[in-house]
Amino acid sequence: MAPLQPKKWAQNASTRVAPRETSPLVPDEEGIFLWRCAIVKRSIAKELTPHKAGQEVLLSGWVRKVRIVGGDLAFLILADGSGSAQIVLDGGLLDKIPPVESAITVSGVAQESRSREYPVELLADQLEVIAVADPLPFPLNHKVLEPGLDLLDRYRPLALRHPNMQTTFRLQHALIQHFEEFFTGEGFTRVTTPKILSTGTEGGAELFKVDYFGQTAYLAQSPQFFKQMLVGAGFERVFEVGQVFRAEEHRTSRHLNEFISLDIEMGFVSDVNELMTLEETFLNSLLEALAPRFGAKMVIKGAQKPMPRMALSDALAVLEKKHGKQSRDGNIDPEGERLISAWAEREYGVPAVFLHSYPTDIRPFYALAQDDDPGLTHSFDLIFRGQEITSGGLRIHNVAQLSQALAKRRLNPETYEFYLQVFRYGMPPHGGFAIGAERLTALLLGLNNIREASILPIF
RNA sequence: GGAGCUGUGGUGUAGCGGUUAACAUGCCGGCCUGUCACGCCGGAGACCGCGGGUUCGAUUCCCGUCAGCUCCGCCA
Repeated sequence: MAPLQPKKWAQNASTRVAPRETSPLVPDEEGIFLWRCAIVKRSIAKELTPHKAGQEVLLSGWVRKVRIVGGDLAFLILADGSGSAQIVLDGGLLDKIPPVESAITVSGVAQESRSREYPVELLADQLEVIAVADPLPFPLNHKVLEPGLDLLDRYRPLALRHPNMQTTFRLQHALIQHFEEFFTGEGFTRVTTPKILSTGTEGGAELFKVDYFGQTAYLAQSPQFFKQMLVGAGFERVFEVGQVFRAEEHRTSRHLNEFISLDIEMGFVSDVNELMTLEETFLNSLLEALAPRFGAKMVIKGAQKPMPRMALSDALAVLEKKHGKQSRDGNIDPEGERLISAWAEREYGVPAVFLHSYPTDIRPFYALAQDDDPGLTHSFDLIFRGQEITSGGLRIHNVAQLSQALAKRRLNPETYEFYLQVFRYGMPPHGGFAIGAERLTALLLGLNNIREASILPIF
């Protein structure tokens, strides 16, 4: 496809129009912005409100549904990026109706409607077919998408036209936007760190190898080291929204090999509770922010009560006492996560629980050990609706201690030299956490498979 | 890396050792002037994933294979 030619674009400048004066700078009651830079003649489905009645309107979009109720009368539901509108067609226009999902432009006069769903409709006097759609591989205008995920993935761009899919990714957008705004408001600076790395980071086995001009490079499995470095670099508080890559062949309903990690890291924090409080505050503000637009679709609505915090060992004790469940390796397994989450909901009325004080040997080397019990760390996971959506904690900031931790795991300090550098120049106590964006999206909406919350799951 | 389950028109499902392989939806044709899961009538569309075996006979039972799904390990 040829790139847009600047010259041509400039030549067409006369056909471009200024933003409409009437367009608000704030979103409407559903949180959707009207498009300020839309071409002047075109309206969007969302704008078809009672004040448009009687006016000439032009809409463009996709034919979502056609209901022919008589030889000379049909209703057409037209969807565009803003929503959908009902178009009334009569006379010869019926013959011009293309297959569903074709792109069309219709114009006519807006009028009040007797429809239960659309207070205002467009009585069409012109219909232009822009692009005809092939027959669909599956029904797209049903309330729920019927095909299995593999087929939906194969036809992802088409499947994404379904309102449920649209909702998922508009919610995900709102979620990420809220993350950015919340932490910006807390004094965090947004950063973007490298994803192509010359050396493995935390472990090594689960990294994707890539060829970097003949050299072996790796895709970042987390921005962990970089965000710590940037905290020490003087930004003090940083966040990142970015993809991370895990080369694990775990094909489950809650794992992706490439996912969006919502990372934060902050300096001058020496109580892990501050991190948990920060996350809890964020999550509750997120639920508040999403409720007006997505409440109807969300499994959890509105802010939650305080989320209980308990040591991992206490959680394991509860599981053993209540469910006779024995931990094999001192860690909680997925079934245990579901059980402890349900337990928290029963006991505290909130489907979330912070588990902290994980043993040192099941956390990364940089996890800060507790003073009174070096076998435990100042770390935590957040279990939300039965799934681990966050991992976080305080990190070792003393360079000698960090070198020791590396040595203990038989990791080569030379490999970590660039990471260690900042620790020699006054590294403050610090910590942070990461939230899996797709997991959170899926859990909020009650989706069965995380792939439903990944917009283009190619693999 | 390990375990289990599934594979039937485009899609979603039913079914059975011998069936014209069923239903819904989608698609095509006809009818219908206020639908909103529109309705009514008619039609096309499946060698039942693939290969082998058992059997008089396999879509059905067995083995293999491929694909998909679910779970475990690991993680967010």
